[in-house]
Parts: sequence; C-alpha cells; structure tokens
Amino acid sequence: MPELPEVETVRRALEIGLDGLSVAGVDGHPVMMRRPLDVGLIASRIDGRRFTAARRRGKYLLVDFDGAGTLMIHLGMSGRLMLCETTEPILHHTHLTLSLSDGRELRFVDPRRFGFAHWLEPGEEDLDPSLAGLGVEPLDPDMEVLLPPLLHARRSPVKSLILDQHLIAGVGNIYAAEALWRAGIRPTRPGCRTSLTRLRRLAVTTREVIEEAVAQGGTTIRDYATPAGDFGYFAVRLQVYGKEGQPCPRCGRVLKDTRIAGRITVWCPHCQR
DNA sequence: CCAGTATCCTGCAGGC
DNA sequence: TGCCTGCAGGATACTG
Repeated sequence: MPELPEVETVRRALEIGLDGLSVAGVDGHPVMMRRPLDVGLIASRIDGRRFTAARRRGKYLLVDFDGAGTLMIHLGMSGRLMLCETTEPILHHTHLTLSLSDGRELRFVDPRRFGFAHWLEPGEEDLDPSLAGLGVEPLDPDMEVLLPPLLHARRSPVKSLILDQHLIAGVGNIYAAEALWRAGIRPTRPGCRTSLTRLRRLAVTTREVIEEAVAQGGTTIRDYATPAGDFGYFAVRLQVYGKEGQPCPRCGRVLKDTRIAGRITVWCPHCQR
C-alpha cells in the first residue's frame, strides 16, 4: 500500500499525535507476518515508556521509546496505523494495540500481513539487514547526483531499478509510473541504454513527484488513511497510474499497460521512449 | 554479482 | 446469488 509519501504522512501524524505520551499497556497476539510479531518482547520493552521520536527511512517507520530502543514498522501492502479512541470499533486483523497515557490507542492493522512490527534494541538499527541495505533517500539533495550512475550500470528496465530499495529507498509502483511519465522515459528501457542526462531528468522527476505527494498527504487508492483516518489527496494529481486505456494528459494518445517484474506499469508509448 | 520469477496473505472486483 | 480467477500501494528467497 504505502510508499514514501504515505509513510512520511503517517510519521508526521505520529510525531504530533504521540508527543509527550507514554505506553500504558500492550495488547495483541503472536502472528506470522513478514517478520514474526513478538508481542511479548515488544510489551516488555515499551510498557510504561515515553515516545521520544518518530523517524522514517525509505518505507520503514522507526518509533523511539525513551532510550529503551526502537519499534520498526513496515506497512507492507495493506498495513495501517490508527490513532483512535478505545470506543472505536476494532477492525479485523488488528495485530497490535498500544494503550496510550491519554486514554487513546495506537493500533496496527494489516489484513495481508506483508508488513511487520519488529523491536530493535539500542544499536541494532545499523545492523538490521533491511535498513542497512537501503539506497539513497529521494529527498536527499545528493540523490540527483548519486542515482543516475547507479541506474546506468544496470541492464534491468529502469522501472525495476527505481523500485529497487537498494538503489533508491521509498519509491513504489505508483510514483515509479508517474516519475517515468514525467521524465518521458519508457519503463522497459534498460538502465544502461538510458543516457545519464535522461537518468538525471528521472532523478529530478522522482524527487518532484515524491515531494508533491508528501505535500498532499500521500495517495489513497483504496484504503490508505492517516492514523487519524484522513485520506491522501495526491490521487487527483495522478497522470498515468491506474489510467490505462485513457488518453495521455500530454499527447492525448491511449495509455498502455505492461507488466514489468510482475508489476503493472502504465505508460504512454508516444511520450515515453 | 546480476536478473528474473515465485511466494507470502486477505479482500475485492469482474466474469460466467 | 455464488463460485472462480486474477489482481492489489511490497520485499525476499530462490533459480539460472
């Protein structure tokens, strides 16, 4: 579900919503997610602890607890965090619930269980394989310099490359399609067959589309919502994602869809070469 | 090391 | 109406 803009929106909501609060109880039951959910371990570490920060790296959320360590959360495809009253109905597939010192709750819901919540002891963060392998942040000022040579060294389709979290962290299927359309690059074009000039252009459009989406609170396609239940408003600005068969906003010809590395990609055969 | 595919899981839409 | 298939914002383990 969530790509960088959605995760960043969630992070900001947690930063404000959890400010000054502490954990007054942990509830849930062990379940197999992308990493096993160890409710007992999490409870033993955070119960009674105060929230000190909410950080983000790529699509990973990092919630710090007063020197105790960090709860690392990935929302996968269907994951959602809810900051709500205890009277709020409990959704199916609510795996973890933190009772908060103000009487509210933070709930982690994930029907498909492609996400996870994993406890990191102090110092473990740098060793975590998922975090350690992440590429450059799209909002990093150096990104436009660092990324193009990396893409140029690979034979895979550029679409696959900007989805590769080891190269650039946080871009998913929606923003990959949008960035490629803005840059005028055919998604199937191999990285090594794309000029550095055009790859620089792609780096710029990627940063731009991510920035604009963050400003709009992300994109709601079906069920994404912020912890407060708000939707993301970037959907109205999507130009190609989910619009196969419709006219290209630039040239008016019909947008096509192709499957690349198992993921659908919408693109304009006329504008994207 | 690199590139491509299969796989985890549930919910929902569309075809018959 | 109901059953079946395929698809969905992702990451990783495998294969060649």
